[in-house]
Order: sequence, then structure tokens, then C-alpha cells
Amino acid sequence: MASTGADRYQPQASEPRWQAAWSAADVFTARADPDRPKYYVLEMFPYPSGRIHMGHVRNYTMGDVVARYKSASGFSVLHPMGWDAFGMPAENAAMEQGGHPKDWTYGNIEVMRGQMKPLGLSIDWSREFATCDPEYYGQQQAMFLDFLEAGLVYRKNAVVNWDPVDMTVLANEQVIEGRGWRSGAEVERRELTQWFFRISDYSAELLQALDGLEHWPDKVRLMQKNWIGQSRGLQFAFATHGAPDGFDRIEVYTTRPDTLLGASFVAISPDHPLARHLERHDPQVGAFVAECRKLATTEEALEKAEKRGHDTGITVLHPFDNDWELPVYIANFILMDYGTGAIFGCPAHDQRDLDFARAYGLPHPDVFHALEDDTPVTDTAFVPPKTEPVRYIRGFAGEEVQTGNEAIDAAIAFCESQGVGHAVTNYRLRDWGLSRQRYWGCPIPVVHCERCGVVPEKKENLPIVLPDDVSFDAPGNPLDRHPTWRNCTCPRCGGAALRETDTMDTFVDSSWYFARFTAPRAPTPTDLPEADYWMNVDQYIGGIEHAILHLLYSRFFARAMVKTGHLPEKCKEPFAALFTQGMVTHEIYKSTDARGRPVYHLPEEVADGRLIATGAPVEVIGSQKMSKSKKNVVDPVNIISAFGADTARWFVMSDSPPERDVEWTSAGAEAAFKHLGRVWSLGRRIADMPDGATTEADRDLMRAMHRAIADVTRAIDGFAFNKAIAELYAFTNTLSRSNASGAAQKTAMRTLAQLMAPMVPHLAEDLWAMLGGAGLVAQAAWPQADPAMLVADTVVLPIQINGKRRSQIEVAVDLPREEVEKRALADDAVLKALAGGAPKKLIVVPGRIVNVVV
RNA sequence: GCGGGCGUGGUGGAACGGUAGACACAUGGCACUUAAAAUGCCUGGGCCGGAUGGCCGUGCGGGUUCGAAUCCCGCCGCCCGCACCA
Repeated sequence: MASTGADRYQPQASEPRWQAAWSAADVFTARADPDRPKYYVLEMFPYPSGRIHMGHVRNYTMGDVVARYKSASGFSVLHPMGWDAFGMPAENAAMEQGGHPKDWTYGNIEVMRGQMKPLGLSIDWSREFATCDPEYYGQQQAMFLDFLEAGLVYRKNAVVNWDPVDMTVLANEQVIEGRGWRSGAEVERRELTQWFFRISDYSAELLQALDGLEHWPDKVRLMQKNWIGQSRGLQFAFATHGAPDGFDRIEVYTTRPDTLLGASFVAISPDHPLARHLERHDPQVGAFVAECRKLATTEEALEKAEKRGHDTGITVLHPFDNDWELPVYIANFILMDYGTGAIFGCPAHDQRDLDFARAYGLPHPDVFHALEDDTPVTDTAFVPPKTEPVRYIRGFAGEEVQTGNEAIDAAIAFCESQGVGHAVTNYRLRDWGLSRQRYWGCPIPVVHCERCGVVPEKKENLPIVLPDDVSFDAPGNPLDRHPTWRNCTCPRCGGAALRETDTMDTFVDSSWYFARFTAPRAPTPTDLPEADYWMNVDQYIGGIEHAILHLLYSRFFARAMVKTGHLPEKCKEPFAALFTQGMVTHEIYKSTDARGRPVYHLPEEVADGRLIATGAPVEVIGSQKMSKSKKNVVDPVNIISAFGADTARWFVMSDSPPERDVEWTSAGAEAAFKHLGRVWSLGRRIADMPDGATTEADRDLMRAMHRAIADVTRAIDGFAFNKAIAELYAFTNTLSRSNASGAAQKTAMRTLAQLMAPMVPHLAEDLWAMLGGAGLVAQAAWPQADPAMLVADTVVLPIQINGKRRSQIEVAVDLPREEVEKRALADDAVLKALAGGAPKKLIVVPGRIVNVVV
């Protein structure tokens, strides 16, 4: 069965054979084995866009290295795969090319599965599912109903991007410079009643629990912390003057109460109740608010937009000086969702407020100065860190040196003592709006009954399956205009009712798939004993672009599932360790057409900076993330057919550290292929050697082998796959030059095969079989380094003179410090530098370095 | 705009605060060959030098330290996210 008879490396022939052998031996089926420790490794599942790309290859190879390594190390491994299959592209394809999102999606899954299988990943395919399978989303609907009952879901109004020409809701990415991507119409903000998860109830807990995620990257924890955005501040009310009835007070929230005596205006959100009221009665306000509503809904658009306001003519009285009146503006940069939707501006110590104050001719009195600089603020706000002491000139305690934090504490205490407001802990995190006005998503299982209102579906009626007979020739949600699907009976009163036509955000689908993998065919969302055995995910691997939303939503969902009994208590943090991998990038080849528009070219169409077809030169632009629109993509399928899967796997794991981007180059891929061929030939040569008699060189080779085992193991454990590969290169070089006996070289070669197996499993099986290894290397136990073989007798100590390396000495590892000092001082270079004098200082770092200061 | 990250030879990168450039790729040289490909060996940051060696060098400018790619401060550039892309 093995390709031992071949005379050269032929991955195209051997890779399918080994994949068949693994399949026949049922090597990758996950089994809950109470006698073995379990290990759940998961890569973020792919969106079935149509073809796999190098980013997938890199992502899944990383997971595969971990899975194979853990399996060899005695763990019962779960390594599943599925498809994040709902989402807009399927609907877009249906609109552009006709056809049905379902056919498009399942067709893509078929193609991509077919492209992934040749990679030889150790995936338990028996657990595969797609989130658009009714079996999956039906269970999601069941959980939604449980969440609803547990008070984790509610409805409220929220704004969406509305395209007034296409009469449809647009996603943020469909809004380009304030206009609809298809119609080109100016996008408006429109309010709709939508479903929300109460994730903000968990703000404090989600924040606090970040501390326990020790095996997550610090940067991700920090990003989530900032996203949750806990702030401590003061909430209080200004009394108004000249405001309409019912608006005699405006509640504001501030994180800088210490600057209250430097306030110069009050600003409210265009969505603030007062603004809404004025809008109805004052055409000028109406015009301004309408202008604000043309802005896209993203925070980014809001922040980048010119800061604009409308003076309402209303004023408020300063709480500590009733003769002091501040104007009230409606301002386009105030969010209704955060705090109370109203702020006071202290321009001297907030750049945004300062820009606003200067634009509207408002004063900007300084509240504090730097300790040695009392220059008043002009066009740059003075915003020192809150931990830095500053001199308050308009503080609550007169002229005093305090840090911002101290002054904030003092201000809150003072205001509370005066009956002006109270301390409030606020969070930036908003509730998670899950309603989407689209067809290709999980239907929200509720009905709207004229008599009973909003009524949850009965669980026995689940799944609420998407109707197949829909058309995409008209804009908007086909479910809204479906002739029969929408009509249903009320589960409560049995009368006529209308089905909810909103579907769920696809983030819902990806917020629990990891739990479903533990029991993918269970008749309930999860099977608790299975979840208890396999959860949590021991190693989760995916892109840094998911650092906030997907991971935060999943953390919330896990808590909600624990609360509703779908996961055991220990699953509140479902991902024990997280690794965020970098992207695969490639150069971009660009030229321009006759009309001067950019034209992009695929890498295979270009050689030496020229188009192969015409010889015309192309502009070479530096590497960027592979994307179809820039055509800087390399199709893994082409690489596999040219070089085999192992070359693709080896290349994406070598060179770049996995957390950083890797640049795909054809030269690098060819080099990887050549190297694997060299290793194969080396294996062939060694396999044919007679065992021979033990030689002097055997011990050196065995030392190198044990060193390689230790180094590669440590590198894989530490996710430093590029270093593991560097060690494998080094050991391969040592082995190929070794004069050791045939028997020793065979042992070394078998070990090399085992150490390479997680990265290049097919080649490893070739080598293992050539060298008479027992069974499959995929089922062999990971080699162990013998500590006795790792200790060196001597060590080379570099000698620095004034911090620069000037010499070195070789000493026994256990030589006492005094002896090392003596030897160092006797060194020629040191004697010369000292010129007879005594060293000023002598630093000996045992086993590392000696530094002589003269 | 806000939040997070990254920056080391021609290239990808390595380096518990301790010999900067491990391991590769490209280049150059040599061997093998009628020739080419393939393969193997040597070279492989810059400058000076025949060599031993010396000086400079980790985006830029400062600082801490016996010693800084690594820690601190200030810049510059690039990348990711910003709640309806997945």
C-alpha cells in the first residue's frame, strides 16, 4: 500500500492513498473516552463563499497540527468542521445570477468540502453541519424561545440604513459614502421595531471574566475590555429654561464631573426625546435632524463627520450657579444609546467639544493646567492621562494639585453631598440587535396575533422552515411578500396571525456552533453529557478580525445557554485558549485599461513584472490580504495539483509566525516542495542503508535527535510553528551530513517523520513506511526527549567589554562564578582592554554572558 | 475620529533585557553535465581590510540600564475592528 517502491517524491500519487488509509482505519472519528483526557481543537468555521483560499489552508493547517500533535500525545481529540452558511452573499448571488440561495450555498459547500478533503486534515467529518440546515437552525429557534422565556430577549425600536429607492434595509457595507450600493440613493436612517438580546445585562460579568482568560491574547482581552467600556461617572439633571412642557430637566451623564465648572454648552442626541419633540414643532430643528438622519449608522461615520449642532434656544442653569446659563444644542455626534443621550461640553479638556465650541463661538474656560505650564487652551484641548497630577483652577476645592481620578472622586462626592446627581457605572456595550430584514437567515420563531400580540411559536412546531418558493426579482425581504408562509395560526388563541418575517443575525448562528459540534445530531440543541465531556474548546483558532464581536457574542451566548440549561455551568467561558492567526497576503498586479480604469491580474498571469500573454508591464503593489477584487489570490487547488497538499501545508506554516501575516510567494512554495523532495530522498537513501556497526557519530546524532524532539515539541506547544519548522530544517541538515550507523540514521529518520507528521502528514507516512515504522504514523505515540541526552558539558560564554562582544570562553556548565570571573579576566581581549588596571565592574550571568566594564 | 496591533539584511523571519540576523528564500561563485534542467558544496546586513579584525546597523528622535530589537516617552508608516460583511 505504501509508496515505498517509488524512486522520487510523488505526492499526487501518495497523498490520496494515505487519506484512504486513515479513513479505512477510522483514525479521526472523535470518541468520548472517559479513560483519556480530551482535547477539543476548533478553527473558526468558514463561510461557504465558493472556493477555499489560502487563509483557510493556513487556519485549518494550524488546527490540524495541534489536533494531530495532541492525538499523538494521548488525548481523545475532537476536531470538527462545519459551515457558517447563512448570510447576504447568497441572496446577492440570487439577485445577480438568479437561482436560489439554498442551491448556491449547498453547491458552494459541496465544492469547498471537495477542495478541503485533499488537504488531509484530521477532521471528524461525521459531525459536519451547515447553519442553514433546518436541523441546526430549528434547535437555534428552540433556544431562542428558551431565551425569550428567560427574559434574555426583547423588542425595541432601533435605526437601520434605509435605501429610499430600493425600499430596502442596507447593511453597513452596502452603504458607500452615504449612498446605497445599488441605487446610489442617499441613505436614510429609519426606525424599526427589532429583537434584541440583553447582552448589556452581562456587561460587568463579561468584563470581569476577561481576567480569567489566561490563554487568550492580551490584545484581544484589552480590545474586549475597551469595547465593553466600563466608565464611572456622574449622572445629574440640568434645570431647563424656555423648554417645552415636560422637559423641565435634562439628564446628562459625564465621566468628567471634575470639569463641571468648565462647562460651556449642553448637547443632546438628534434622537433625544427633547429633540424629537422640537422636531415636530420647529421646522428648523426638523431640517437639522433630518440632515443628521442622513448619516450612516456606523459609529465611524458619526465620528468622522463634521461636528455640527443646532442651537435650540433653550438654556439650562448650571447646578452650582443659577445665574450661569448654558445653551442647549442638538448635536450630530451624540449617541442616544450611550448614557442619557445628553452631555455637557467642557471644551478645554475634550477635543471634540473644543472643535464644537470654536465652530459655534462658545467659550472654553480652562479647568486645570499642567503643573509647569499655565498656557490657556486655544485650539488643542488639554487632555492629560487621568493618573497625571494637574493644577485645578476651576475645581471644586479651589486651586489644588490632583490627578484627574482624584478630582473625579472628589467631584462625585461633592455633587452627591449637594444633592446634584449620583455616581453611575455605565457601559459602552449596547444590546445586541439580532433582527435582519432578510430571507437567508434563521427565522425568528414568533407570530404576531391581532388579539394576543407577539406570541412565541410552540416548540413542537419547530423548525419554522424557510419557504423554498421565493423570488429575488424585487428588493426587500421575500418573506414579507410570500403569499402563504406569512399567514399562520396563533399558537395561543388559534386565530389568524402573521409570522415574524425578520430572520436572525448570522452572528447568532456562529455563537453556539462549537457547542453543537459536541452532539451534532441531538434532538435538543445540546446533549448535556456530551457537552460535559467535550466542552470547553481547548484551543480556538481564527482571525483577529473576530476579536470583538464574534467572541463577545459567543461568551454571552454561552452564559445564556447555561442559564437556560443547554450547557453545564463550567461552559460560561467556552474557549479556554484562543489563538488569532494572521492573514495570507500577496502582491497585487495592476494595469489600466484604455479608459484609465484599474485592471487587476492574477498571479499566474504575471511573470517578472509583465503580463505573460502580452508582455505589457504591470504595476506591482505591495502585499495585501488576498481578495478577489484585487485578484491577488492563489488558489489552493492549483497549488495542491502542482505540488501536493503537504507543500501547501508546509509553506503556510513555515517562515512567518502564525499570528502574523504570511506573504505567499511562488518561490517559497517551490522551495517548500524541493525541501520535502529532499527529505523524501534522504529517507529513501537511509532506508536502503545496512544497519552497520555503532560508530562514534551515533551518539552525536542521537543527541541532535533528542534536541530536535525537545525543541519541536516546545515550539508546537507554544504555537511557534515557524520555529518548529526551522528546527526540523536544522535536524534534517544534521541527519543528512551524519556519519552515524545505518541503524542510528534509521531511528533518527523515523523520529524526523514523526516530528514532521503534524505539518506534512502524508510525507510522514511515506517515510514511516519506508523505514519500517509500525502501523500508521498518524496513530504512533509522540516521541519523548531523553533529558540525559539534552545536557551539554560545556558552554560558550561571550565576553563583553563595556557591553560590546569582544571575545568568548568555553567553560564547564557548572564552573563556579569565581572561576568564570578568573577565566574571563585572564582572557587576552580583556587583559588588553584593562591595560593593567582593575575592572570597574564585572557582571557574570551564569550560562549566558560575561560583561567587563572598564 | 476612536480602540487594538505591527515595524529587524535584497526577501520571510530568529533572538528568558545578555554573541542581532537562527532557519529559509533570492543573488553570486564552484562542482557535476556536450549543454541545459535537476542536484550538491561555498558565499550570503553595510563600509574598511588579504586575513585576524574594526566601525556602523533592528522605522525616526530621546531616555532607563553594566548591557535595549526587547522596557519608558514622543513621532512616522502600515494593518485590524468600530456593533447589519463574514
